[in-house]
Amino acid sequence: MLDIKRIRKEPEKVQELLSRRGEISIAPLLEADEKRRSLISSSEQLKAKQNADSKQIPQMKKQGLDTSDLMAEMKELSDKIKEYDEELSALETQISQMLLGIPNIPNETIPVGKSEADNVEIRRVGEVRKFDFEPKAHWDIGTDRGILDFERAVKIAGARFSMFVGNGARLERALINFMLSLHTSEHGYTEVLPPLMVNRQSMTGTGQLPKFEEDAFNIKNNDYFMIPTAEVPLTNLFSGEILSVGDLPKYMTAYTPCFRAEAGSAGRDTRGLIRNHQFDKVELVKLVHPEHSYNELESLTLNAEEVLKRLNIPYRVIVLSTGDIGFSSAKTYDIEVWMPSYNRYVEISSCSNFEDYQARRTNLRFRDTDGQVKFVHTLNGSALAVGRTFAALVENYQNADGSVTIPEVLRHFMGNMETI
RNA sequence: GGAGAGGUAUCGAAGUGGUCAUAACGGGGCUGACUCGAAAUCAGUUUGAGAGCAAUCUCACGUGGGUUCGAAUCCCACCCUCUCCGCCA
Repeated sequence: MLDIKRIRKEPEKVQELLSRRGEISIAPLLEADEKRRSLISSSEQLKAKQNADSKQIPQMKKQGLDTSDLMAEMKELSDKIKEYDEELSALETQISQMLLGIPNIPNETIPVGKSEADNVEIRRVGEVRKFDFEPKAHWDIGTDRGILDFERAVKIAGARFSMFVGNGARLERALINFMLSLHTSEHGYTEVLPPLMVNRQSMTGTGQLPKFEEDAFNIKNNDYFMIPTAEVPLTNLFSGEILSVGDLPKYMTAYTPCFRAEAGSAGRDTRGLIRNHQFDKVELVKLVHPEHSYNELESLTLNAEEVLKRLNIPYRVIVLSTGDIGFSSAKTYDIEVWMPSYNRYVEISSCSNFEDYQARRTNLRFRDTDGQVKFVHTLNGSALAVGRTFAALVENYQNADGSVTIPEVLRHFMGNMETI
């Protein structure tokens, strides 16, 4: 949620920056805001009078005076206040809906563009492997090796579900353990195992709702949502609280399954592990002092990259343009891993600085050294999407005989197994 | 799921229609005095949001409605916590 005071203070600038994302107009918001303030001032004047006059009633009664004239007058006043307040609350609902529907202001330095075509590559790490045989896609390797079972997953659940079996399940678990160990013991994150279902308020806090409800799985009988990412529970952990400045920065990591309806992606990435309704992810979330959030974004991205460096799988980092960046984000780096079956780099992580956008929605604040209460900055990134890491791993580490070599760093999580 | 109790600041807690909501009383925190220093003691201080150039005003007693001139207090719905019972990995 944007700061209405900032919008009021520098409307041209806010409008210019938002326009880099597409067609967004703050004019109706400004108009409603002006009306709101005038209603507030009218209503509050009457309330001040009401409060003052009401104090007289008990005193008059004590003196045995008749209060019926005054009470009749007060009834009129009270009715008028009610009218104003009804109008005001309708307007405020409208304003808050408008605010919830406006995306974050993009950072001024990110590339301006219309789509993913305008993203800019920052760096490339690792050599793309040249195969001396025809490499197979992970869905074929997985099925051939008996470590993935797509058909039966579809039978028991439906399209866009997959299943890890035997050494496949073990490899997935090894990847999760490897990532969590790295982030907790070397990068300073605290591990959290949060609820996998959250309420509507949490989903609104991080920005999935109200605009993107169709993307989420909603448990109808009690209005819970299956989390689409651990970002939702983790970023909301301290919602409504005022942290002390010494509590910052907070680094949290979580492994969770993630659930996405994938509405609107029919026909895309239909094979394999790339786009499923349920997938595993290790997430990093940071709550930081506003002054440091951009440095924290750099280090968070490096923390995520470290997973691929140690697995020795080639990747690149891109900065998203204003046309491709997520709704709540001010700046996002995507990490893309080399996927032989796609013959290109495929997104495996998205690391974003949300500045105070989510903190405003979740009301997550801290008391700064100057005694002022301020909103924290929130960041998160996948580190990594485990299913896609699995896919990249088996494709990049496949051998001519159909086996898959297990990267060194994973072996001790796999009972020292060397190949699958 | 059933029965009961409860939700007021940083914590415990009083207030049961106005004259006590920044909110009694107690604890904690912070500041100061005393002290070589600390403890103890004493004094002071300790919510957030909104409107306004400002003086100042308004709002918030789990949440949302209602009754009333006026609601922490009365009524309705919902959420959460605790105790007992039932069910359960």
